Amino acid sequence: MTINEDLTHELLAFFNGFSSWENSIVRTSELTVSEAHALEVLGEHNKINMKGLAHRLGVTTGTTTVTVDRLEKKNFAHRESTKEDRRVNLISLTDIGKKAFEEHHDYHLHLTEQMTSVLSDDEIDQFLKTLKKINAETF
Amino acid sequence: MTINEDLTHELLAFFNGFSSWENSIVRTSELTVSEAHALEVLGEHNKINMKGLAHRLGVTTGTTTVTVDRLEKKNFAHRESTKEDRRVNLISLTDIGKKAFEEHHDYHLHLTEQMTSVLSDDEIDQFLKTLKKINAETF
DNA sequence: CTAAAAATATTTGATATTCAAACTAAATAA
DNA sequence: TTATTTAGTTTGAATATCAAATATTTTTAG
Repeated sequence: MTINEDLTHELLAFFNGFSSWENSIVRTSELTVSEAHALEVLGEHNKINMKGLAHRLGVTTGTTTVTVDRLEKKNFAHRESTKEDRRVNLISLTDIGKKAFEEHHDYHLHLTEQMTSVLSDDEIDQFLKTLKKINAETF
Repeated sequence: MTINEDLTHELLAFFNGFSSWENSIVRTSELTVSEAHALEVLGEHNKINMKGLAHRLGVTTGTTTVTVDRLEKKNFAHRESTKEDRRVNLISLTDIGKKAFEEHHDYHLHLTEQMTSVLSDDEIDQFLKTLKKINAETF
């Protein structure tokens, strides 16, 4: 077992764990999985266009159209077309949407706390640094 | 911005990045996303029952039944009931399934290499240690 | 030892998710 | 101005998912 295989194994377990956790959270809420993912992205952007949102979610714009349709129907988000380029729709959260985001985001903050509770301060710092590097360089 | 919020942000970005990457890999293959996830689990177990597989995938057993049905139809996996407990089905990969797993797993190994290419040896060791801790304690 | 309860897996019915490809409308380039 | 590109939506089809109901088998309680 090389370190690369070992790390691959842990990354998969981490991803599956994270994914399972997210599924179980969503099941108890008024959100679907794709809605929750969209909220997570929208909560960190004031306004974002469909293409950008689709890219951040890793799905096609067609899929994103459906997701945003649903968020609009629930009054969580709204579209707004721009004057500069009338093809573009900027998506943002409504007040209700922001509240739903905060609520979901609190679960994430809590999960992070749970993770870091088994780590030393140095480990936490290093973990954050490493994730930042990987996110910037790989994804 | 506390370190907890910062880390939460990076974890989400990491998860989305990983997810997007997986989607794009799967799109170019003969596999669907859920099939690929199931293969990843099955590839690391000789035999696993439906409940265990469902748990590892973070979905219900009903969903897992459908996934395994499809894998069986494609000749990637097969069920085998046990004598000790006749309710239980043990799932394992066929030779074709093992090949599909290896192929998909190679992509993962390659992604891991890409991630570690921006890290020092010490960072890699520490990252692995931290992931192991989190996986063992949190998920 | 039987009847009740629990456990494993499947099926059913409904909704959600996703993609590729076709399409619309607007902006840009030739 | 016309052709091409770009942003987003729609369509049609396949997959993915859950909760609840069911079937079968095993375990537990009386």
